[in-house]
Amino acid sequence: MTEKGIRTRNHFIEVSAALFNHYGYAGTSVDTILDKAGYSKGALYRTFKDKEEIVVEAFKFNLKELGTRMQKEIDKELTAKRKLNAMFRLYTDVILGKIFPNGCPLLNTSVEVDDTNDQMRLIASKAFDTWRDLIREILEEGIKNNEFDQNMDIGQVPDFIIATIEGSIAISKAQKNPSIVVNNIQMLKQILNF
Amino acid sequence: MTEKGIRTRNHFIEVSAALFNHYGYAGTSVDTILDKAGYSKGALYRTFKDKEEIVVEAFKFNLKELGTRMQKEIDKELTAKRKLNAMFRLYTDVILGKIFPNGCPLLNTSVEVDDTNDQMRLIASKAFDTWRDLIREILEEGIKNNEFDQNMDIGQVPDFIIATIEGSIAISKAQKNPSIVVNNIQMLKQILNF
DNA sequence: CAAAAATAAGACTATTTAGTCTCTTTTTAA
DNA sequence: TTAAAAAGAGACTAAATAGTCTTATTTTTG
Repeated sequence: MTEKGIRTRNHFIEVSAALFNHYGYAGTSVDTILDKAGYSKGALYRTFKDKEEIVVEAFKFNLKELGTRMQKEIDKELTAKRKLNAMFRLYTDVILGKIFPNGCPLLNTSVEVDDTNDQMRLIASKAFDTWRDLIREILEEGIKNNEFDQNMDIGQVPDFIIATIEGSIAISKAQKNPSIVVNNIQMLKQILNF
Repeated sequence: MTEKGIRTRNHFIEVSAALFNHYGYAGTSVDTILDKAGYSKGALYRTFKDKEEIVVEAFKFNLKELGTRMQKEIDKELTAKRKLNAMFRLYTDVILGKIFPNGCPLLNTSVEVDDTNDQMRLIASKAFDTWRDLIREILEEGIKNNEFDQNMDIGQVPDFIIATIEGSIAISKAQKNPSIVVNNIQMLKQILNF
């Protein structure tokens, strides 16, 4: 594959990543991808075996995007509280449509594929693992630095944070009301006391 | 429409409600519904205008089922804490596959339709409203009876509970690990102190 | 019980779907 | 610069899709 071939492949992935996050995997046809990408069938099927391969690559792309942004924002901060806050801010940006205008791709994909596509479900499952680990590290750092309660349950709080964020996104999107995310993050901060 | 016609219609709704919650709306074809229902095209299209009508009716059916079960379990209990606990128990039953084996239909549907089907999104939005009101009433009762902290933020706690439950279901399903729901409900109870 | 009305079957259609294949154009490298 | 390789176009196919229509059967009712 040449430089150009790789660029085309990446373009397909980028374009379909956005489409899939908007319309879902079952709800997005290959022709829709072709239209938006501005390429023909020949171009697509010479780099991708089938739709499933695009689906997988597009999901990985979205996850990488999400992870990179999260890590970048966290790395800007020096204290554990500020790091966690940076993570929360990312999700207020999601619900305000500043990034991932159609919502969190991890939630959207998880819910669509959990009962129908085991390969995709496993990728989602690993992403939750990674996220949980990231939060745990921040919390451990914060406990060490006396930013957080010494008795904080490191084993359960990360999943609790993730669940609250993802659930809030779901409600806010269904109700077209960003304040549910905003309020729940505020509650989360109260609970973790900061 | 005769008695029989109504029975057939309800059968279609019941069957497709289960299918839609499993495979999603875009992921379930009319022929799949026909197969599982054991009826022909003629039978289906004489009671339903189009697929969209079945989609809407099936979602309403699932919501009614969920609401009825929730209300029934809550009505069995006398204290606010026990009522809230009954609601939580319902969701451990969901994640254990005892009811709605493919997860919460409100979450599944919300996530699928929020950006693509405004009619469905609005039905989901109303269901969140109803659920929020139900929790708020229980909390108000519990505050009155000194079961809960007098300073509990009645305006925000209900959404926080809903978000935590739905987010937990999403993670547990993606990771095929019911304990995330169980643990997060336990944390929720700690936070609300009981 | 007979006529009318409701229910259901299933063949048919038009469109959309994912995917293939051949041919042309563009890029790369000798 | 030219031969080979890679990229891309787009016509084509087979299957699946939602939905229609006519016909047969069953049910209701006078």
